[in-house]
Amino acid sequence: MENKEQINDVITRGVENIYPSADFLRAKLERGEKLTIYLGIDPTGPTLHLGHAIALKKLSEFQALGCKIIMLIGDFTAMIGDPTDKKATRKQLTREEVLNNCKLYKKQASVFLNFKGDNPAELKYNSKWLAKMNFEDVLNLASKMTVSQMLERDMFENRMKEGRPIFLHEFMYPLMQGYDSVAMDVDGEVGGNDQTFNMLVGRNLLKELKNKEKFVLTMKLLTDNSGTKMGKTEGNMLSLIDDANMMYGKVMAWEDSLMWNAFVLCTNVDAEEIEKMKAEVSGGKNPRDIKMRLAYEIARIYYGDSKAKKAEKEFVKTFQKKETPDEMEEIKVNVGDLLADVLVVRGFVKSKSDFRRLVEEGAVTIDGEKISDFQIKIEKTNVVLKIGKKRFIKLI
RNA sequence: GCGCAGGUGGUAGAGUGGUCAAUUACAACAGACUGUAAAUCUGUCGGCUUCGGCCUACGAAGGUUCAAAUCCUUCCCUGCGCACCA
Repeated sequence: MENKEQINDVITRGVENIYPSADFLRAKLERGEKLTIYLGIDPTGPTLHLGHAIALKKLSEFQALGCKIIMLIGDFTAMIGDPTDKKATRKQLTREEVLNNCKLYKKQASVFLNFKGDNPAELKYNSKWLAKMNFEDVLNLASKMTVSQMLERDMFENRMKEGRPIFLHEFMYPLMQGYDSVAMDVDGEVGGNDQTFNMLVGRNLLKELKNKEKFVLTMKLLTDNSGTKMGKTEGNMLSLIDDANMMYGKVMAWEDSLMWNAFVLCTNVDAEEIEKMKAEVSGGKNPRDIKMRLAYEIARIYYGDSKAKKAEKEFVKTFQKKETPDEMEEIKVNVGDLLADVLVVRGFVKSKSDFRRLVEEGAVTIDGEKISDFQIKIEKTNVVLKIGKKRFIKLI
């Protein structure tokens, strides 16, 4: 009985859509089938972010139901890179970098997934099968999809309309990702709503090649109520290696409208309680206080109760009472060094010009004293440098 | 292969010989106001600078000119149309 509730929660909370249907998946889970489910991650950087966390959290719920979980690293795709992806201008990663990233991923993911015990989550790499494919294999795969099926994807459709280029190899990415499902012979896949197309390609391929009905569960993305604006969130995207204070602060900087989705997607607070809080806010309660709860709940998942509470205190102290925080980054400096140089080298500011502008705008203080000379030299150590509202640096 | 239209800063998109480090919008950053929210207002938004300037940048390489994002040549790339269609 309780199990049914648990299952219901798994297939509804934060879920955008389930293919072929929610009932299809429900029935399987209720029968107690040990499903194999995976999440694909592209190892483009050393950290996972909140978007990954949302999916990982869902996977952990499946793991708790006894499902077999695979975290798939798209090392093959990452190493090939995507030359048309100008935005990312991501450099091609070497084998070592990818492997190193993956190690870090496992650590970060283990907040949610259990990689040990009798039902351990498994880490796999798609280069294992994709790197081996020859042209014939690829053609065979490509023959399973038509061009118009590919063009259904919004991104392609839009570019087509706007007369912007679509390169042939771009059609291969969904195929490659789709083939992962086939190679691992999975029962289902979990991913963000933005990955729907790729995941469905995998579903088609699995049906074609193995006559298997793979389910696809898409998670809601963290957006505001209108569902459109991710806006500022990008910059405030939590990285899973942010420290507790940073996480707490970033959440507080989110738009209020993000809050409710965030509670559902990123915390364990149950639905009833969320509703209660919503009612409080419409009853006139300051949304800030609810957001503080959110920030606390999120920090708690990664750092535990006491550190989350500490982050909260730190936040109140620093930003509500405008005092200097207890902990901040410390950098070693020498008296007489040009402050601007030190900051550029350490990456706190982009360039000397950048620093000059900040000084001119009155954004830089040392021990609370606004400085006006951007060519200031370091006069003494053990002082607190503040740039803008959030950058605190201790010079030692 | 031929023809036409294009390639500009993080993005979109002006500019077609000097007044262009490049209008404008968005994003970003900072200041004011706040709840490190939103909205609003103001400022900044290539690098270096002895604050006089200097250097690097408008697809790439050459050239014309006192002077080029802007003109010419070649090349590369994109879209569209025509041709090709085994």
